[in-house]
Amino acid sequence: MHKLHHGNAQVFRVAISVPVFRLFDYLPPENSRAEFARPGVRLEVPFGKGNKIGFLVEISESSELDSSQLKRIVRILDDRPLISAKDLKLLHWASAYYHHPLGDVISTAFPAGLRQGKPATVQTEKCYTLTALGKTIAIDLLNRSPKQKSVLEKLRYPDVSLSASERATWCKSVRPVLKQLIDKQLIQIESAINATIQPSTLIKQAALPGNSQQQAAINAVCASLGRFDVFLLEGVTGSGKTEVYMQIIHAVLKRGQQVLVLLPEITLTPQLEERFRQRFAVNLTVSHSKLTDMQRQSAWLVMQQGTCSIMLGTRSTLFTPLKNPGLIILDEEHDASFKQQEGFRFSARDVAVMRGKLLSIPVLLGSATPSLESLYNIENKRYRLLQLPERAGRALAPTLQLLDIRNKRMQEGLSEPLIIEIQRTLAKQEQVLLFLNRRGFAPTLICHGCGWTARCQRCDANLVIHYDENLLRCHHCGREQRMLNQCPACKTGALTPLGLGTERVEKMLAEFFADKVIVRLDRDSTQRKGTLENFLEQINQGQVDIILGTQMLAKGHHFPNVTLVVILDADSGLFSIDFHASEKLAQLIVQVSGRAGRAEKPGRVILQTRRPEHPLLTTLITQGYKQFAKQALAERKEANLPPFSYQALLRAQAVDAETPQWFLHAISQLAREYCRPGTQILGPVSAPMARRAGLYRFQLLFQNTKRQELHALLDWLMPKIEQLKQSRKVRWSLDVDPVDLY
DNA sequence: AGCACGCCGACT
DNA sequence: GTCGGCGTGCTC
Repeated sequence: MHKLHHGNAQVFRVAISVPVFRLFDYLPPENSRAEFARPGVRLEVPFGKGNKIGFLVEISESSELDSSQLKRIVRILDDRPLISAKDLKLLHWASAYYHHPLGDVISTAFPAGLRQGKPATVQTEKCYTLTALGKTIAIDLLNRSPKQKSVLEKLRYPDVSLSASERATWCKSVRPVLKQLIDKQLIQIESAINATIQPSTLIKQAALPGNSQQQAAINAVCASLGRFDVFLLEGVTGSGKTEVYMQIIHAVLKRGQQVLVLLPEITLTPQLEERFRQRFAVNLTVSHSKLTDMQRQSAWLVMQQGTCSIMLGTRSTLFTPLKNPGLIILDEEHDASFKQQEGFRFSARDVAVMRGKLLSIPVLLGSATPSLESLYNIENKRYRLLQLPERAGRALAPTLQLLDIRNKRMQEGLSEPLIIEIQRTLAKQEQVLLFLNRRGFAPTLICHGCGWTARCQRCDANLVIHYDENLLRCHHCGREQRMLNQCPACKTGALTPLGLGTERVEKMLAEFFADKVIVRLDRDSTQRKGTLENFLEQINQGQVDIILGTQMLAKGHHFPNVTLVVILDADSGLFSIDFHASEKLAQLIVQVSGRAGRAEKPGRVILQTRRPEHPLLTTLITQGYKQFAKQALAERKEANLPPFSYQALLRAQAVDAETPQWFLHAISQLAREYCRPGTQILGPVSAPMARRAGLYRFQLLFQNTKRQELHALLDWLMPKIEQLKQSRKVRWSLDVDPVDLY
């Protein structure tokens, strides 16, 4: 350490979003009371050729460099940090745990604008939505006087601490101003105001009386408010999970605290948003990747400033700062989309748990099909299990059955017995849901004459036929080409579509059930904004007879009139090399099954299979998900796989096959030099898809039964990898706790 | 990640 | 003789 010789000289250690693990030291800015700057504030610093925005990490007395080598901070952007010391600590932890540069980790916690140094201002809205007052009333703000605007502002953010009589007085006082403001909407406004003169200022729609298990779950979490605890709420769709969430949220709001609710996908936000808005008379904001940067920044800032009480968002919103943190809910906790798959590869679930610990607040994980990790954490007593009965009210659990399709006559993937079942269901005016996890017309185009198949030039994958668009498309790199009419190899053979996609099944259904309304829900059919919502609306209004779709159907949406659910191909994924595959398949089957039936119309689920004796399927069908999970955990234990061991996967790719292999080989040699034993080093091996988007991909797996030992190795190894010359020639990344080994 | 520096092939 | 290829190394 080089001591500076300027008495109380200060060195500012700054994290900058570059793929480098070290921090950068700077001198304080000129003419600035820099000593008041606290860790977390944004700084503009000279870096390389130009200036960059960085984050102050610490103020130190000394630097490893001579002060003459240090540059001066250009300016300090924030008076005080936009994120709390505890959240900063969380980011430090995440950087260390995922072995990802701190600057980049801190950057992901900030919305794009703030990351680039824009001032921390909330977007001035053109229109206010006065949901806090009852019905949703949009009021145009343009050409309003400042006084009028301030009244609207009050209406929008009503003070929840007001008593009923105070509120009545307040309403009377704002009424005259409102009258001139919005004459034509006055009746609505008045009724909305009247609605708020209720004893409860938080809840507009009454809470449903819960059953005893719901009440037990609510009580358990509420008893932990104000301290750290992790709960796993296990309950299928229709078991009243959302009601439990809402009653717990109510308790948090009453304490004057905020709630962060994370969902795996954007498509799930609108329905939950609607239910929350109907229930709570507090400010609620939604944030996800489809919003503009400014919208996300505004949502981030209102939570940071404490003017909004509930945030609903996807993985990326986990780090949103909370002025008064009260609770983090992470719904569908088993879902793999909570794991970021590039760059800073964090698990929103695991980081949420750590955030809860640092903020001393409870974390509530919810799922109908909990991940094996979470079930293991229940066994360990690290998480607490809250169970809901199968279904709330009179609804019955669906019955599952395997349909052996070996030697059965098939029509585009539908066996004869299945077609009969579909006809029967439709005859009763009930809906049918078909699940096939493959979009497009067919996954393969093969020449009947010579056996040639249409392959992607850049990936080790077949091109998928999309007849609707008259093209062949690679689902891995996105490359497209026109549909072929002639075999490019033999020029004579007939080109035949091989295999089954949703498009193909849809065409078959349209012919076979010509008088029925069929809706296909997959990424291709719902590309345009609002299409999915329209389809869901049509389905729920009973205008649709047959629903056909992919993954998209498995998540969240519920179709009460569906009484028959069909999984067209239950076998795909039974024999994957990735040990996670069976867990994911079981979760998918149960999730899809959960879409069906309600109340007096119980659901049936049929799984078409050629492996009716497969233990995964039989256990799942006859004994349910929990029993499957128990067996799967036993198998993982036997094989010493996660959660009984910990993994980190080092991936490398390059335009040629030799460099990544050579690079990983060098690292595996290095790792073997590490003196502490216990870490298994597997590989380097080719990735399951050896080439993707023109790049050859290899991987090296590290595994240890002790997490600390694994991380000690990684801590030792990472700087060495960074120094390795070959690391410049490949694209490499480390994935801690990988969920996708492909 | 950017960006500059640096040392070897086809051009005015 | 130079323009520019991208290999290598640095950014406080």
